[in-house]
Amino acid sequence: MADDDGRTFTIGEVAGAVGMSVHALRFYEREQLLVGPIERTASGRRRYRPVDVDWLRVCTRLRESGMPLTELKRFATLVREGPGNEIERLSLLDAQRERVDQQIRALEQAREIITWKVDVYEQHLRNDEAIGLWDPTLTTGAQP
Amino acid sequence: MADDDGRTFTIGEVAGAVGMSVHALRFYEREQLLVGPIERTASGRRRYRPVDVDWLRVCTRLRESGMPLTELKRFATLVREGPGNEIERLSLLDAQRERVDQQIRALEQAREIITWKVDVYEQHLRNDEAIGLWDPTLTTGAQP
DNA sequence: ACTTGACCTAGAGGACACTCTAGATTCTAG
DNA sequence: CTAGAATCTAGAGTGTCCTCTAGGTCAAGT
Repeated sequence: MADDDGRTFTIGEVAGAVGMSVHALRFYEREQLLVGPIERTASGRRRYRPVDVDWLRVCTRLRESGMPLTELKRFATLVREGPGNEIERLSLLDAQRERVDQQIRALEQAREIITWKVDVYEQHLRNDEAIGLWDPTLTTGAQP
Repeated sequence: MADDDGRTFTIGEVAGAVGMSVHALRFYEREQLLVGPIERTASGRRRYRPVDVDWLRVCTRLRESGMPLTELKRFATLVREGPGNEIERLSLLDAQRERVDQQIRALEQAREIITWKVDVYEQHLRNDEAIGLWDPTLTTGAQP
C-alpha cells in the first residue's frame, strides 16, 4: 500500500494543486460533492489526504467536461455508498461521455465557421478591396 | 441580388429557425447583439430579414463555442461600424478559435479519464469481483 | 511577543445568460 | 365577428456556480 502514506495537505495547498480556489473547495464540501469527510486538525483546519486530492482532480475534469454539480453530487454519493451500485455509476459516466462527444462535435463545427470567417477577413485584408463582399452576415453562398 | 429577396420572418419563425426562444431574441436585440436594427411592421412587430437570420445563426455558433455575450457584442459593434476595423474583427475571431482549440483539448482529456473509468467499471462488472480495486478515487497507477 | 498570513463559519453577493410576468395589442382562422 | 394565438414592453426572477464579507481563531517567522 504505497497509496495512503500519511501525507496531508492544507486547503491552500490543495487549491493550488487542483486549480480551484479555497472558497470553491469549502463550497464543494458543503455541497456534499466530496466522497469522504475531510479530516480536521485539533484546531478545526482541514487536512486533505492524497485520496481527497485525487478525487478533486477527477471532479475538475468532470466539471471541465460540462458535468453539472448535481450530477457530480450524484456520482459522489454513489461512490460514498460503496460497492453495489456500479451499474448506475457506469451509466452516469457513459452519459457524460456521450455529452462530451456531442460537445466536441459542436465545437468542431463552430471552429469551422470561425476559421472560414477568419479566412474571409484575411483574404480581405490581403486584397484591400471594398467590393461589398465583407458583410460578415453573409453566410450563404449567394454573392453578387 | 438573389440575396435580399423581400422575404421576412416573424420572431416566432426566427426562433424556430435558429433554435432560440423569442425571449432570447428580444433579449439579444435589447443587448445590442444584433448588427442591424430589426425592422418593424406598422403595428410594431419585428420583421426579420434573411440577413438577420444569418447573423443569428452565426451568433448561436459563436455562443456554442463559448464566446461570452460581451465579446459577441463587441463583434456585433465592429460589424455595425462597417469597414475599417477588420483587423480587430480578425483578432477577435482568432482568439475565439484559440479558445475553441483549448476547449477541444480539455474535452478530449476529460473524455479519456471518463473512458478509463468506464472501462474500470465494465471490467469490474464482468469479473464480479470485490477485491478493493473499485474505489473510483484511485486514479494513480498504484494498485495492490 | 508580535505581526502577518492562512484558516474558520454562515451567509450574502455577483456574474452570466437567459426566462418569465403582467397587462396590453394585434393578427389569424373559423 | 370572435376566440385564441402571437406579439409587444419594461422589468423582475431564476438557475448555476462560485466568490466575497465579516468577524473571528490559529500558526509561523523574527
